[in-house]
Amino acid sequence: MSPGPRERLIAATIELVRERGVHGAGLADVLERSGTARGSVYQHFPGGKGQLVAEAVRMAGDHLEGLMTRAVADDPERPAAAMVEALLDWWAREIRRHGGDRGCPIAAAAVDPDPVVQAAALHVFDRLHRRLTEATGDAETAGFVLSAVEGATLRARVTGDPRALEEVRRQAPRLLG
Amino acid sequence: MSPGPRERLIAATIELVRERGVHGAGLADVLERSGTARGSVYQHFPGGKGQLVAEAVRMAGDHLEGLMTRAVADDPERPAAAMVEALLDWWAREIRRHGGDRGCPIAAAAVDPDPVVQAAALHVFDRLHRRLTEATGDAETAGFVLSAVEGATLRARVTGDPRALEEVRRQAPRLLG
DNA sequence: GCCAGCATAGACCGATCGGTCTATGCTGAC
DNA sequence: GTCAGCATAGACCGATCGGTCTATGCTGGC
Repeated sequence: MSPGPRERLIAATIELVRERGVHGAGLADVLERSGTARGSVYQHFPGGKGQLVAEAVRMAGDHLEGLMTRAVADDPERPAAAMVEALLDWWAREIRRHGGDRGCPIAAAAVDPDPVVQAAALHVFDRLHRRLTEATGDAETAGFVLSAVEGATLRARVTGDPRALEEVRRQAPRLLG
Repeated sequence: MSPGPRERLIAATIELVRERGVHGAGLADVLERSGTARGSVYQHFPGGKGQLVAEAVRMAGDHLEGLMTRAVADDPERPAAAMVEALLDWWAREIRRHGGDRGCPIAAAAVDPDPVVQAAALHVFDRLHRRLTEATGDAETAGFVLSAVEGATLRARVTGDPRALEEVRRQAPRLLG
């Protein structure tokens, strides 16, 4: 089964938001990259671009949460550290592969003025924070580490270098341990 | 002396980038809010909107660096902690005052595709990181804390609540101490 | 075989984008 | 007094924006 227009739209939107931000990702680009007709956008996302971006951001959040779930399944003895390392390793690989060409879609959404888009970013942050809190048992430490991970993705993107992510990966155990 | 067009343009650009992101801050909005003629943009910023935004981001970085400088002058015994607390207190006050209406302009710049704008974000991050490193003597800890501060501004913006900033303020001493 | 429903292709809309241009002040140096 | 230089006001440009529309296939259920 090749993916339908809905899936292709979301995948292309995630890519373009990561590359150019929410405002910078025009519908024309999304349509071209996804190979989708304009009408299909409003078929699946009646709310237009805002809803499309919001669902793309939530889907990107699902991916990050999936990384955490798999990590804790592989290493149930130290769930919090495993989750954080999984996130940071994935981001570091992205930066090594694509340099500064792609950033975090959640950060891009958080900076956008559209309330629907910002709500999606808030939703993802909340889910990641809840997951980390379950593992640490300490919401405040979980929040601190989540902030550090998110900030590191920003800094790694503008430097085109995974160093900021590696810093957090080495320092986080001092808090989680 | 009332500020000239250059200063008004930069001030309005900082505000609008914080509210709407780089792409979302249109020149028409900037001109209206600054009370400036269109031609003055290209008089002072021949590179157009990209250069204007880049200089606005650098100016916002100057402000953050100024907070750090004053903080360490007031409390020279613990320079690193004083700097970090000054940044976080300023951000928390912004969120308490304006809720989620205004974010960090450096984060907005970091998410933009324009290389000139991204370079300005990189420049500010580097300066803040250098300042913190001088105070801690440890570039890696400085980087971690800077990432946490930046990530917390993102999370505080989408929640409209300074809690994420307060978390970092309480937890950072565990690394800086 | 028919038809409802989705996919596609693309024209079209008003609005807005960043950028360039001209015209008219105003002001300070000389 | 003159004039260079910046500020202002606003028309104007082509390009692009998100959104709506029509027309034409294609396909799966009945």
